[in-house]
Amino acid sequence: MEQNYLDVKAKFIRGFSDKTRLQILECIKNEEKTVSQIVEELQGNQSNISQHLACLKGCGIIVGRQEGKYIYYSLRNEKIREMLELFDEVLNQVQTEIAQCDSHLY
Amino acid sequence: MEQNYLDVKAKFIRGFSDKTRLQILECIKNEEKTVSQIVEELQGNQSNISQHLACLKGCGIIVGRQEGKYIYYSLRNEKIREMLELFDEVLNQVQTEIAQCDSHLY
DNA sequence: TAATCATATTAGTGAATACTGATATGAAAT
DNA sequence: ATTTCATATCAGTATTCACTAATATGATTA
Repeated sequence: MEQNYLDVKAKFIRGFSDKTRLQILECIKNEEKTVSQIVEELQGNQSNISQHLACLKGCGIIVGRQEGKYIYYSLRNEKIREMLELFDEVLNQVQTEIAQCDSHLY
Repeated sequence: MEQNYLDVKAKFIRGFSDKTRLQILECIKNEEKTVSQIVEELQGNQSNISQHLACLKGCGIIVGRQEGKYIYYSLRNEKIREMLELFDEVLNQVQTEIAQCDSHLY
């Protein structure tokens, strides 16, 4: 396993590891949206959202398509959607396991 | 989508988003290992590795099992292994797409 | 019981990252 | 051509995070 590959992989995954970015991804999960739509839906700061979009784009997680003065962002591909779903699945399973484990303490 | 859930989800994913932690996960992917085995294989600092193990454990990604003075760490379950594999799969696909896209510039 | 070994925790530091407000770019409308 | 609108970028600050060295805990061995 190359040292460098793990750096790239870590950076890629870090794209998903922030609340605001997860909100953005949820927001555009099913349909492309413009920056202003996203800003409004998340009640966020334009600059902040824009920077997170740049991050997600840089990680290869989303793509942007310009149409006039608007830029529409969407998930890069189906695999990304699968990832998002697997996150939920795995997290739920883990939380269930932990909950069961906790209950043994009583 | 609850605000709080996204925080938990982000924290969970952040567990995977560091090179050292990815190295640890690779290291114990196929068999449980003790802390000292991991430290040696990664040529790492004991304190540092220990803190990363605590992080991974706190995220619910790995579990530890004590046997005498040793603690054996392993992936929590099969789903986690699946996640690791999906990361590679998706990242490779993204990189391929980006490479193809770049080639259009010439 | 004392010494040793494996692991965890703490404190301190530096680097990376998220956020905000202000400004810049570039496209569309007037 | 000027103004307006959508988005990006920049500069500064605060927070989070990874790392190291030192110390603590807790189990085993002598």
